[in-house]
Amino acid sequence: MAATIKDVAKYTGLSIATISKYINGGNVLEKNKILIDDAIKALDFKVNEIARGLKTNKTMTIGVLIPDLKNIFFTTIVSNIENVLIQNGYSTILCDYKNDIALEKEKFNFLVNKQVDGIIIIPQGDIGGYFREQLKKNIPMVFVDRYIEDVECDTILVDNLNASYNAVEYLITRGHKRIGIIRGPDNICTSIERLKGYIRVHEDYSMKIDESLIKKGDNDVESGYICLNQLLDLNFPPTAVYVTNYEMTLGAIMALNERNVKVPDELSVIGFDNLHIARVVKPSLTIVVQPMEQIGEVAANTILKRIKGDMNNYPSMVRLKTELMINQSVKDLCG
Amino acid sequence: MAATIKDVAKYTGLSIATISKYINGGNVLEKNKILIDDAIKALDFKVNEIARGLKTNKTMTIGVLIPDLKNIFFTTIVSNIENVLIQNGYSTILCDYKNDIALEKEKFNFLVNKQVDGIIIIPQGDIGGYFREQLKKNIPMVFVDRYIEDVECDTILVDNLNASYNAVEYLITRGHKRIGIIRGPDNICTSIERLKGYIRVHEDYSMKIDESLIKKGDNDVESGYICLNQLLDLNFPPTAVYVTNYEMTLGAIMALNERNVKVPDELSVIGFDNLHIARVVKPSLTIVVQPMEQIGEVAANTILKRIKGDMNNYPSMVRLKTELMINQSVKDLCG
DNA sequence: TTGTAGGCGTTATCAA
DNA sequence: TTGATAACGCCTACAA
Repeated sequence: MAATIKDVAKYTGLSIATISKYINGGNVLEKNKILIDDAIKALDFKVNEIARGLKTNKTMTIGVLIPDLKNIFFTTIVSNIENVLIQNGYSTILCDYKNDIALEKEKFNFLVNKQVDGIIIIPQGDIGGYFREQLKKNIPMVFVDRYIEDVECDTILVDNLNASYNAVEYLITRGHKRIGIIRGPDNICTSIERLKGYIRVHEDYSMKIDESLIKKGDNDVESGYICLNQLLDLNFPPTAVYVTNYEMTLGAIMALNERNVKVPDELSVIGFDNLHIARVVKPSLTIVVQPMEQIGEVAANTILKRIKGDMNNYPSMVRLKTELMINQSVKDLCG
Repeated sequence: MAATIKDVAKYTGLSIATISKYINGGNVLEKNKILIDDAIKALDFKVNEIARGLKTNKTMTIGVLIPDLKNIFFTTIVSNIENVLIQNGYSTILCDYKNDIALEKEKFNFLVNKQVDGIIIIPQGDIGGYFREQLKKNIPMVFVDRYIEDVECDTILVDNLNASYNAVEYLITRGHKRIGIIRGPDNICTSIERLKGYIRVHEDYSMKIDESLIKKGDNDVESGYICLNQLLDLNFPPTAVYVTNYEMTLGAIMALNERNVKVPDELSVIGFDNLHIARVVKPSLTIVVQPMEQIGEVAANTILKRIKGDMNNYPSMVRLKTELMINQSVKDLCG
């Protein structure tokens, strides 16, 4: 149905080869130039990218694979990735794998089959060394937000350990001695790192950790809700809680509201990630803020670099710094 | 680099045609079957979807185009669209156009060039009859959440008018006489419809509308913030406010928090869309809830139907009902 | 059941 | 500068 180069050739009386060359920036006589332009307009010709991709082995598109489309942290990063990609002439195919490790593999394959020129992924796991296998095939690939043990790959993430360290230290220096943490699941490295920061700062301040103050959630709203309730139900509850991702922060706040807990008087809270939510909550929430724009930028630039063939200092690992945004949800017990 | 059918043919000693047939479900001898399977595994052969698409003129992928990736309402719908698409063997290419009407056109073209089998779009505008033109080319296409004037296309959206009607009626029956509305911009039909509901219910209750109570925002957080402040700064401020989308609802709440307005005692509020936020806010927010799962489902099923060639009752318009979720942010002045 | 051959819409080489 | 022609990897009659 759609017009092809062949049609344009017929229309102009020129050959297919000439049209093709012109389309791709080659030189043709001025009069042919306008002839072709006219034909293209008249026929509404558009290059068939599929056919072109078949020939050139380049699709000028990058696959982006994230755990969940309904997670605004992820989609914001994607949006920033795309900003720089598009400026470099690349487009994006975005998929999510609904936090399902099997689907992750499937979607990854989908992208590979679509012949994308590279893949940026926020990975969950590496079933049977799958990613390692893929990397051997030299498809450019960048991990974002998380790394996978034993997989050598460019990785952009955040200094989770010190993010936690600073947040909890802030609580400690405000006089808090019993600090709860709502941590994420074991299979995600960010959870581990964030927990480590919590542990390390306790060590550095020679504070013993009460294991009952460490609650493990699933990084979703529901589990934040449950964990916070568990913390409040302790015989000896904490005076402050640090929640290690956005969704769980939401859940935690719901629990607080429901139980009518006065923040920060009855409980101090530090949450994670979302600037909007920080201001929507009352009192405004002190949060750890991740540099999402930067994460996206660096990720995009890294994959572009690799696609160009620049394998300088591969595999690279970029650790971006977080920021602790101070608001009003933490009580100063020393003051 | 990657193995092709040719390689499999060589490896097995069979012909390309036989391999192809087997791959596509044709019959081959049992012994050849295992021979081919072995080869496929050994060579790690995967069909090149690009080449296949070129031949079959089908890519088994649907393009999805939304205004903004950072908008959780949109991405949630997409997630639901994908759920049903994937079950039908279709994959998804997701793009956003950053609320930029020119980019919208560009991205749409990108999808067309990728030879997607259909496009689901949350549209903004139709520059120069662009969409109408596209529709003539018979590419299956469905609009979601919004329609475009004078463009005949399957459309799935929400009964915005009655959504507003019911929300505002709820306020009226609680004794509110001065009800502010924070409405969206003129170029989006949902804004218009939601405003209409506000107007109609006033008419039906023979209440005169004070134009100063109608504030026009941009559907973003910032404008919700500004508009709510404007409403509060009126000489004769409203006793209740209805905010017509999620982002503006966030902004409005920020303003309320900042000014320490007691909800619902000093001001009643009805917001839009997000179940999580409704519970994160205190007191919990009464909101209009859109059926995002259903929207996604219907949209996906519609495009699948059209792709199959079923043009029954085209163009269809499905209006889904919203729900008013009652929480604690509205004061009953009659009580 | 299997294989031969032509074509999908491009690009790229090499003559003309 | 232009054009004929052979790929790219796959599918599909049609013939064997």
